[in-house]
Amino acid sequence: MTCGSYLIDALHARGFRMTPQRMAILHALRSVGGHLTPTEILLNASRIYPNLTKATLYRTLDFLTRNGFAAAVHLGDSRVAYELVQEQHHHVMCRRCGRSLLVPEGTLRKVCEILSEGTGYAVEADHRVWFGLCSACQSAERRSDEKLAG
Amino acid sequence: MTCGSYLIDALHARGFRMTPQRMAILHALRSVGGHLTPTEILLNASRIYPNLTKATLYRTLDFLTRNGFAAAVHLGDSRVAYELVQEQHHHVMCRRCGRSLLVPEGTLRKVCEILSEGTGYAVEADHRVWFGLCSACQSAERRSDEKLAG
DNA sequence: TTCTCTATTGTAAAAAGTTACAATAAAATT
DNA sequence: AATTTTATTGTAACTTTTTACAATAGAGAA
Ligand SMILES: [Mn+2]
Ligand SMILES: [Mn+2]
Ligand SMILES: [Zn+2]
Ligand SMILES: [Zn+2]
Repeated sequence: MTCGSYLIDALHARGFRMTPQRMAILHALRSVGGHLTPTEILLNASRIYPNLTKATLYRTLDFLTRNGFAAAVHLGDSRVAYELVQEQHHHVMCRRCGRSLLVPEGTLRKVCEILSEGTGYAVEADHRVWFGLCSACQSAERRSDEKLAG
Repeated sequence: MTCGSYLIDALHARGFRMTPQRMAILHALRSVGGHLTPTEILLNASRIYPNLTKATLYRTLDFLTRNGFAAAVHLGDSRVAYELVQEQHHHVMCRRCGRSLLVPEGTLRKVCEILSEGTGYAVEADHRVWFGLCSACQSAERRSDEKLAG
């Protein structure tokens, strides 16, 4: 497991500690990759650290998020997923077919600029999923609208 | 309670029904106003309809949201709140002092345009809270940074 | 190594949220 | 008014998430 050394230093620098539980959770996040729900993380991390408790899992996800090592993302309704933080990024997801895409970095930067200009706040990008229609599904919806009207 | 008549028609038009449970929940949302958590809604709606169950509450919030009568919003971590839908809008909230502001309509429209241009998706605004620093707290953070450096 | 300090974890109970299924009650039909 | 239909609710069990508190175990000091 090579998750470790730079994270250990980053934790120690702020007075925190590395533990086998945290290692297992970080390893699950890294090795699976992408967006993982707490239940998925528990399943994967338990293979490395079988006694991992749910309380520790949730506390650790909260800890990692508040300290910038992981990021939460809300997937519609009430589901929350987590991923390791690399750079801040947003996704767009099609609410019809589910296909998703990374928002280009320049686009995201511009979004934050416009929000900051419009409000006077220094707005932070965080980690988000936008919903809408992909171009294929836009055409599909147009066709079915025409059918209804015609 | 004057919540009623136009909503009753809107429901009937789509084959749904108005019930005392839904009335109580809608009344709680309207009379309290702003962002309310499910627990807060249950507390308020129970004063009007004492036997309201949790299952019905959550089902109704989901129903109202999916049909455009209410909107969910994620408040950082994992808390979700609801409010009655008027127009689509976003908020910015200061992560230091908690003060919040409505994002101007033009700003929000521009954000969606930029996201749509940048991704090819027809991105929808939904209902969101952005986090950042208000102008007062930006100055405050600058001052404390200078103190640390100097 | 041993001791001390306290960040972190496990335990167990509570709270929040979800689900399947039978019972209820709006609305339409007779 | 009685009957039928089915959208909606209550019940109860279940899963997920949070919390309080005592026990554990990193990390530094002795
Ligand atoms: Mn992501
Ligand atoms: Mn709002
Ligand atoms: Zn699509
Ligand atoms: Zn502020």
